[in-house]
Amino acid sequence: MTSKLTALFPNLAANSTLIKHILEKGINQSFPAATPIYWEGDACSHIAFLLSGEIRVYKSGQTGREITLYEIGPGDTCILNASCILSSSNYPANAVTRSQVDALLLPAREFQKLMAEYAEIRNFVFSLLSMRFSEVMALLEEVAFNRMDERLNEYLVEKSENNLLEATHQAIANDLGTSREVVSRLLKEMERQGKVQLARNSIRLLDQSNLTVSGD
Amino acid sequence: MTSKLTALFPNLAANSTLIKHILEKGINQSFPAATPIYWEGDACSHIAFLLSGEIRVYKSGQTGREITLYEIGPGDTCILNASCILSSSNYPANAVTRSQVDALLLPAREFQKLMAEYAEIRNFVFSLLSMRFSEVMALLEEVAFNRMDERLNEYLVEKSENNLLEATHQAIANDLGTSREVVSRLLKEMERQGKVQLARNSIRLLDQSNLTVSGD
DNA sequence: ACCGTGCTGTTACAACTGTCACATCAGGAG
DNA sequence: CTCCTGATGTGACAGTTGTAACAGCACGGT
Repeated sequence: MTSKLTALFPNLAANSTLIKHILEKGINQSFPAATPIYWEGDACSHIAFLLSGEIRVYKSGQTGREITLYEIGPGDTCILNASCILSSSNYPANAVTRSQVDALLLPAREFQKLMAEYAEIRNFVFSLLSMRFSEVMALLEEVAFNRMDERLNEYLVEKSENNLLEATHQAIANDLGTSREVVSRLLKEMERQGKVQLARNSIRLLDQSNLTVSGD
Repeated sequence: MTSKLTALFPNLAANSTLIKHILEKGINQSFPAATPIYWEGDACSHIAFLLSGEIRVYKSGQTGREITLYEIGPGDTCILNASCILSSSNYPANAVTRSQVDALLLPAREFQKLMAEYAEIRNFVFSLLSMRFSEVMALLEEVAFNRMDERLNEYLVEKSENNLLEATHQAIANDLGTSREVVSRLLKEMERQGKVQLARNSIRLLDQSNLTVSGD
């Protein structure tokens, strides 16, 4: 178990004492797919170091629509945990596991101790928090200024592997902050233009030249 | 000058050695209103502790529209400075002074030293960064799910003092991420409904019951 | 083979937005 | 007072988006 942690968190592993502390105080826990991890407004008691699986962090509006803020994977910390603990505030968003997730949970108090003591974990948390912050600002710009078809295009390019994306229209809508019908409509239009090929639960990108996003 | 810094940054002032260091290495500087402080993509060389005045942090889209992410005032640090320095990345947004600004500038290297050494400044920066992050996430939710009239309503309530807001429609549009015409149109409609009274460069809120935002 | 559930396609429609193109208007500089 | 500039008011319009309301389809389970 030590090996997994050190492999995934090289910046922390640089200090073996720190790793030892984390392992001593941390609790290993698994969550099945689609488990709610926390809700907006909750207080924060632990910080999670992800060993495997993915978590989706999102906001939801009154009408039931959702928008994904960012995702975290192995080697990430759920930075909102850290953020809440360090500013003693509550969660500003929701989080749900996308797949099965294995994580090492560290109690808030222990985390604060380690933050006070070890530069490695401070730097790790700071830079992760900064990165997420930048990402969310970029997302805000997207949402504020770009049309849904452009955003969907970029989404497909980013999310697809080997030009294939396996996801329902509803799931895509929840990531983009729109409704299922809108996604279906736009995808169908892209299919008519020969850009994608649609099937149940799958989208295949065809005409890459039209989809390529400059600057990514 | 010491007194001003300690008065505005009580969390830092708790440690007099820290304050001494900041003053030793910091440079006092004034910026006139409407001075660009940094641009998206710039590298970051200093961190600013605001003594007076206000700075607007915003993103701009291709079409020339802008949206304000948040503002910083006396007692704040431009947290993006810290964020960039600590994650060695570039600015993810733009910043401009709204009024004349007096600030204490601390070189990046000195800031890193102080962050390594003093828990007070770490906690200060962490909690400020966390707060801004929450704010931007809340803003994202707003932009993704609310109509412009609702957002304008909330904006007016938040920004007005004694039910009066002195600003041009263009400035409001730049804060909200829309165009001047849209703001003019919505404001005029609100005036017809008796909610506000418009004049050049000023908006007076009349019917507070209609404007009150729950939860603020 | 049959059913039920969840996913997708589609039509219609009302709102909301962003833009263009002007017309006015207020207030300061000379 | 007169002129200029920046601020506002508006009408027209095309596009985009969100919703509701269904129809049809795919696939797994029995």
